[in-house]
Amino acid sequence: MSSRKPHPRAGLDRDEIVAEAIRIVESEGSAALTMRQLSARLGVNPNTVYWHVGNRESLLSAIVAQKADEIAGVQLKGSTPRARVADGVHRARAAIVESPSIAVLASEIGAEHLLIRPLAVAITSEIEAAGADGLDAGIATVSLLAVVAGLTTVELRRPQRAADGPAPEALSDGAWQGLTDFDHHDAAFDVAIYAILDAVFPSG
Amino acid sequence: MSSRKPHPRAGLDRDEIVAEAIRIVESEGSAALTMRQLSARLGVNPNTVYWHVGNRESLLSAIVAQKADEIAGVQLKGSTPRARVADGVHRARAAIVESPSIAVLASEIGAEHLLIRPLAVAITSEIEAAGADGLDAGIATVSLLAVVAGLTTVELRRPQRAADGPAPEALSDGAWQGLTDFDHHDAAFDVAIYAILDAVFPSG
DNA sequence: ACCTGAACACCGTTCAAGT
DNA sequence: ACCTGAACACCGTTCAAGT
Repeated sequence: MSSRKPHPRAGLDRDEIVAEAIRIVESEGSAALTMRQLSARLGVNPNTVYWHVGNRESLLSAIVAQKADEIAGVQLKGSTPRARVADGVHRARAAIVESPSIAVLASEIGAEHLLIRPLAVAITSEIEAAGADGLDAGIATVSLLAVVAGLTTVELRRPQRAADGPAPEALSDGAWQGLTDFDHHDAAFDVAIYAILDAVFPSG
Repeated sequence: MSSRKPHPRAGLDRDEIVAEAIRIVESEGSAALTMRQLSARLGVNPNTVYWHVGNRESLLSAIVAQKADEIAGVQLKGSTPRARVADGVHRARAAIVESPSIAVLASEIGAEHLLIRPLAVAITSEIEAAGADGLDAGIATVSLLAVVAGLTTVELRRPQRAADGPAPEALSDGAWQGLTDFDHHDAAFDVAIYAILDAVFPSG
């Protein structure tokens, strides 16, 4: 029971701080990640955190960047370029859905592109290697990843969307269901992705 | 020079408050919209704003909802359903690019769907009227609007993206350009949109 | 019904100082 | 190099009170 004064040197490093920050975001959401709360959890003065990470903005960027590396750090699977690209976008979607609070964080600070960038490079080089013009390959990747970003962005706010009201008169019940029910988002994803892939890889 | 005590009744109403809030967001960005700043601009006690709008969250929702009505409040133009749907998505993209700070605000509070919802209803009913199954029409609309949301979301943070670094070795210069240069985003948008439209309206 | 004054419980960040 | 204490200039929100 000896605790006169806490350690004069905490021995913290930047990675530990980022790791604890990620834990907070994943368990309590991005709003719970305050510099003061974070430092309290680490048993440290707020200024210690500032010394290591600079400021809140760069801490958030570090969180997003680490998640981005996780997403891209896997080999794309498939026997054709088209299959590997399809694998890549599905992987990206799965990763984002699995860590919704990090993805929400990315969208709050406008860093969706950071989250997806490493994967974008892999996909573009795959399309280019299949014989497409470089510029076209880049453009195709942007449209594929727009689908990933757009769909998951909308979908991440699930709890906020329940009470959206009944179907407008202009629409059939089925149409309203397709529009609002998350169960059909995988289908919407595939509609968009394979439509684009068909345009990019005409030979199927 | 007579100013003993300001007006005992400000005569404010909710719409004026929302209008001033929009002015702040459009001229100084969403971070500048604080309850205290807003009330100061209106020459009023902060609690007056609270009395009218409830809290900050619902003020932000009101801003997004008003913008959504503007986007959807136009008749879709074109002689075929396919053309009218294409017009709708281009209109949505243009509207969002025109008011980037409002769109950023929507993404910060996770209300992109509110921004797009009224238009989504119009587009879905257009596809359904063309003979598609209701559920399929809803799903197709979700994929179309995912492209709108995804692309504009990434693109809205223009100033933050300049210093992203040079092309990775895996990519040609052209590919890197297609991936990062905003000048090609309209092309990426059309690639995705028309690919999906081709799948939805097979007869061209 | 509409508005104010004062206060609570927080923030991010900086500065000077300690070891 | 690494860390603390104290302070500055803010927040959103609530409560009691005034007309």
